[in-house]
Amino acid sequence: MKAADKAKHRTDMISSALRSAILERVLMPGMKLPEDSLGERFGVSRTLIRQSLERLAAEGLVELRRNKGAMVAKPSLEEARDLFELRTQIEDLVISRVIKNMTPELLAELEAHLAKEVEAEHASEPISIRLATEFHILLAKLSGSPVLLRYVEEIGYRCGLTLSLYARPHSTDCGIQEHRQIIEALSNGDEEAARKLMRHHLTAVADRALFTTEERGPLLYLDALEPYARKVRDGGA
Amino acid sequence: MKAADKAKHRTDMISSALRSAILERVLMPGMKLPEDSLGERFGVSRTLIRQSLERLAAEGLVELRRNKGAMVAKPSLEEARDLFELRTQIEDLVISRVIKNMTPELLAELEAHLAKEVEAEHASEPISIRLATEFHILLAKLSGSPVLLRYVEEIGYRCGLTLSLYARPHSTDCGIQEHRQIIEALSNGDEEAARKLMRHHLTAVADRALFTTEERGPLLYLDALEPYARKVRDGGA
DNA sequence: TGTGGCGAAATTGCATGCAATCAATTATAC
DNA sequence: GTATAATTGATTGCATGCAATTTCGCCACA
Repeated sequence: MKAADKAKHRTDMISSALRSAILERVLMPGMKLPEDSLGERFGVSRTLIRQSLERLAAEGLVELRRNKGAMVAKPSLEEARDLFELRTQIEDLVISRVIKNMTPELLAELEAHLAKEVEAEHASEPISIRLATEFHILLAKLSGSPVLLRYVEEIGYRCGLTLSLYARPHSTDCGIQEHRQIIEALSNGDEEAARKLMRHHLTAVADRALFTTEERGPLLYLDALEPYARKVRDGGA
Repeated sequence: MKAADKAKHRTDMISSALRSAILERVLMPGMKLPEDSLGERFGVSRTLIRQSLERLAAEGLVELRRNKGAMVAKPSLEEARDLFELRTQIEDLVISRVIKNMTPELLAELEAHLAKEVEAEHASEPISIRLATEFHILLAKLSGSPVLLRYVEEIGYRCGLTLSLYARPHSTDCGIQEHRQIIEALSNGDEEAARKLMRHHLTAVADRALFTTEERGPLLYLDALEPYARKVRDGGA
């Protein structure tokens, strides 16, 4: 790997690793993210860590407080609801675009992702949340619009974080079935149905998840980040 | 001003200054933004410049290319259209929220902003574009939702950039009248009408502006940034 | 027991410097 | 004159170090 590619890879990889760790609840909402410690973990200087944290802050996954450092964002319940509502509006557009672009190959991609979701169904909930989020991101990719992809990705990950924080156990269980129905409507070229199903799906996810204001889980140690950081240090992923 | 407040102010101020300069076409799409030069202009080291550029890149106003530096973003026509379409979806939500929150004081704020737009109508087009964008940002503020504000702001500024790039002369002329109509519907508490007017307004702005693929204007020198940079160096706002 | 003050340690903000990379210019060959 | 290679200057990537700020632990006092 050329030095340039390696170094570009590192910053992106650190951001991506942290994003996954946040989505998978290894880094919990409210948890402090000290630059020095992260730098040591990933085997880089604080410069790259600060850059990665800046990016994640721009995405709403991390909060930066002057002189107090970075911590994993803790969205309020209102914020969570607004994010889902906003997402519902955006996914309308995505569906319209995907229907226009639909080919058997694209359909196969969606089916393959759904199979991954089914396979992970009984594994662990954070992984399920991440895969469910990635279903939507795949849809946005298939829309062919970089703009839609950017916002679906960002808002999708932020919704994922709120689910991490607020979701009741098993509140994501029916998501796979709903994804399947959406795929079916897409394959039938039925835009109206697909849009309705998507709207219903997102509303249902939010309704199932956001009834509680109780925050969940203890604050874990940065040690749990080790597998993610090792991948980056090894140049993998 | 305490040292902490001053330093925080600086990074935010640099970002804000650059954003305004981009929106007002002082910094044109495609223009290179060398870190050293900007640092000298603003009287800070490259560290703060890099941070500001990272933020503006996250907002889509600046493109960062590895080893090639930063330049003002040059959105494609497709991207421009997608942004306006996305914005239309989001502003629907904003209108619903603002109607719920509406008070005489909020209405007065909107009217005051409209008066500013009227006053600037024959001044210069870039200022008009900026004020028109800020009308929408004010609406989003009045929605009371930080989430909606964040995305209206970002997408609004990005739409402003595309107008800078693609808009035909006078293509923003009818915008003030349309803003006035929206304010009227809001003051009447007529959500349906307000939403329709907003949709129509944004579609009309895009239609008026985006018919041409011809890019406009010469690349200007960084010297034009001086008034913006001076404000930051002087600690003003 | 609870509160406040102080000093030390930890962390953050950000300037600086060096190596790597790119862009522009000059030299050389055909 | 054109194309290619070499050189030079400009810029970027990013580590490091220092000053400023925050946090933590300890002690004294009511």
